[in-house]
Amino acid sequence: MDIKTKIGLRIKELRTEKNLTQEAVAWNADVDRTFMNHVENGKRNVSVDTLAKIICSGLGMSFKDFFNQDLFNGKKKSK
Amino acid sequence: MDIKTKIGLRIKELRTEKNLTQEAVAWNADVDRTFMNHVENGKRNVSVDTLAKIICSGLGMSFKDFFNQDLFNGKKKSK
DNA sequence: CTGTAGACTAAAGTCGACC
DNA sequence: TGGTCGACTTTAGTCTACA
Repeated sequence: MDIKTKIGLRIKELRTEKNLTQEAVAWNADVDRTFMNHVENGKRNVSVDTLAKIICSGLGMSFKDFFNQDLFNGKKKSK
Repeated sequence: MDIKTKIGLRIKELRTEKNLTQEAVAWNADVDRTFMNHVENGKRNVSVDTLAKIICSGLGMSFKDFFNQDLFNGKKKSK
């Protein structure tokens, strides 16, 4: 699976968990709403700078916690 | 500290640890040598796609392990 | 509220050269 | 080997608009 897709899934997971809209996260992260949408669907190759804004400012968490999930563990999938 | 700087430091740390040159990592990651240099010095806002190539193909490790370090733990650490 | 699309401009990423 | 400097092509990221 593509890294962009994984990041998108992770963002959506965390976002819905916090009951936030794409617009809200985009606003907090100070990025465009349409771009936020593209990133969440793995359609855009976001830069680390923008990703940091989305993760830290938008979702309120650290890079370490964001990537500390099985999704980013290497290759194989669950099990 | 800037996220780009942190990533650069982490890359240099892992690279020297494995006794690899910037050229070697750039070659394995299939990115330009000059760009590799810029990223390591936190001078360029690398995209996740390229960063994935550098981390996975270039350094041979996972995103999870790359970011699983105190540097990316959120707030400051001095002290 | 989400997903796409077109048009735009800032910057990512490549390449060759030099110190 | 590592760092910088143009010059160049591609794309990230913004904005308006519509389903």
